[in-house]
Amino acid sequence: MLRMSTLFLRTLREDPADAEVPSHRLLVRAGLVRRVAPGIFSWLPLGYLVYRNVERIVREEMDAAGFQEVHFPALLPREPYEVTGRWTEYGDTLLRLHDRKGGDYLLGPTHEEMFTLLVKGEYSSYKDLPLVIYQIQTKYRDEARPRAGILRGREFVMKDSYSFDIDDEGLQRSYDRHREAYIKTFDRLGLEYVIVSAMSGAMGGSASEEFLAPCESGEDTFVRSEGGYAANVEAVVTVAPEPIALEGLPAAHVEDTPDTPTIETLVAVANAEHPHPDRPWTAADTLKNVVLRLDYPDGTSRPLIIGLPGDREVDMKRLEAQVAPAVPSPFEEDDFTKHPELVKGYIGPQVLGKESPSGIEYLVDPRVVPGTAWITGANEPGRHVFDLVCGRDFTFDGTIEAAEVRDGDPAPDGSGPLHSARGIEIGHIFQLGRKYAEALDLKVLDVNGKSRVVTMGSYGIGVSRAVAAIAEQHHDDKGLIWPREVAPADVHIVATGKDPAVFSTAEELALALEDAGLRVLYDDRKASPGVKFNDSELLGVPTIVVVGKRLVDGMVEIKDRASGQREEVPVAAAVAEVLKACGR
RNA sequence: CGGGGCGUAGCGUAGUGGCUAGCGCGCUUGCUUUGGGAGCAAGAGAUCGUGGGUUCGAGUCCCGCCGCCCCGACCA
Repeated sequence: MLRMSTLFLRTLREDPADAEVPSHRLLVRAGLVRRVAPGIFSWLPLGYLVYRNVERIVREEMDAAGFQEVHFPALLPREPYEVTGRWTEYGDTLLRLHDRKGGDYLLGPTHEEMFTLLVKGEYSSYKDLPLVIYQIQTKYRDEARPRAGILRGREFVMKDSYSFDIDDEGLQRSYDRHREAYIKTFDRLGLEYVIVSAMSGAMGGSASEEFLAPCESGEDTFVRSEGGYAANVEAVVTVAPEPIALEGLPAAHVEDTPDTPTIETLVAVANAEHPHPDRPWTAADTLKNVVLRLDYPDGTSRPLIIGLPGDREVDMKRLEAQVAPAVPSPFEEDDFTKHPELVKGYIGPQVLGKESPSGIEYLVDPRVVPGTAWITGANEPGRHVFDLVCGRDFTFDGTIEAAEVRDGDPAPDGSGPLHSARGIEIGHIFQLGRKYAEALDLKVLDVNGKSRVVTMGSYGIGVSRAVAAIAEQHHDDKGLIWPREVAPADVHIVATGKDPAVFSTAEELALALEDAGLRVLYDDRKASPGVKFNDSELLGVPTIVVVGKRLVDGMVEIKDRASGQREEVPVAAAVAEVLKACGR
């Protein structure tokens, strides 16, 4: 039993000045965590109880799935990370240190290398596969800007598992097993979450999904529809309209449009001087051609032009995900000088494409389909072409998902309009493929005695982050409201008043409930009722029992923290009623 | 790394060059009080982030440094 008279706990009446998001404010106010340095926190007794419950649930579900737990050091040597290139690739985010001999070490941000090497040292046959091993480990990332308290720290606890399979089918099975285990885990944690497909970019195009806990404080933006579609913004697929038959479409015609270097000025001039027969022109009638430079890791670079409806901006994150490993950057004056055929502000697709004289690759938004007619640059200053029809008057080299996704855009699966939302990444499952196995030479012999590179998956759950995510999703203006399984206790007994009978009854009740198998937090302090009630609401134990003034009538009160509902029950029935309230 | 804000007691804060740095919470002691962060009284607790400068005099003005928070960039 936890007695508040001796519990190491100090709640704060006021919000800490440096806390912004609800989980940070409440975890500090309720005395569950304390900051020791930016992005580094200590867990105090009640907080550590919650943390351990989360960790326990994660571990139970991993074990239930048949995965095996190991434990690596957090302090790691440089060499394995040198081999995979991450010693340098990870950059400043990698927390490095030296031992007394000047040797390079790091505090592990993630452990792909160590797992791969461990398996390499032990296994050498396909008969040993599949294998999944995991650990629950403190990880370190020297974040440029830790923020939001526990949500994004420099030290945090992650469950990371790794699967090892001989072939792609095996990898898919290991991936699916993790997906199932994660669903069970997050359900038990009481987290609302969505599973979004994530871009794995240039990492080989393999499957990757993120588990996001929707909440205001989330750092990841995703979109979802009423009908259940959810995806990372980077992964959203644009719904393309049906192509239009080319017959009978008006012929293209070039018009003078002086001083119209922007879409706004163009639309204004078009409406004033070349009005549409039936309706006003809008930005969506124009085809904007955005010029970019792609820089490749090998040092080469080349231009790329993206054609998209004039009412859309290029979303840099989506673009980067599409062109990786190349890095896009704006086209500079110098670049324009090298390409005199590009007339700044008046670029049109007639001169673009790999097959054209310019040879510049031209990719369009999926909304630009054959038969659509556009107002676009005529490749000379002050002139635009109207009714330029895709597939008749110009061609393109391919499509690209680089345009911004807007609220109201249709979901690709037809499940309704998309709305953007924010979420906390609480889990990520990822088919790594053979990248690490190849780099570290993890091979096994197959049935034919041939050496084959193992294929891997990596799967993470932010354990400490999940505590904060739960707090984000389960609180009100009075404090925390823990889901039962992660709560620091099942029942919080509040004794009010100074009547010795109150305290003796409360004590007996606490002992009886503990005997019945409940985890009991008992407020036996000599504090005023207001203090105790407020603390009980701040701490967020799901069931609260008040033993106080109604005891003279032989009654105690049972409150449900989440709903606020309360009922009075006779003392004699209290144990049974509390057990019922706790779902026992 | 860019932009903005802030460093005064454990926490939250006031203090626009002039007396002994003020208040609330929390803490200690005593008495009273006990169904919504109690009352009275008496206390303890601060090198005002740090180094330098200006001044008769600096928490207050100037410069450097350090640290923290927020937005952005970054983020397996």
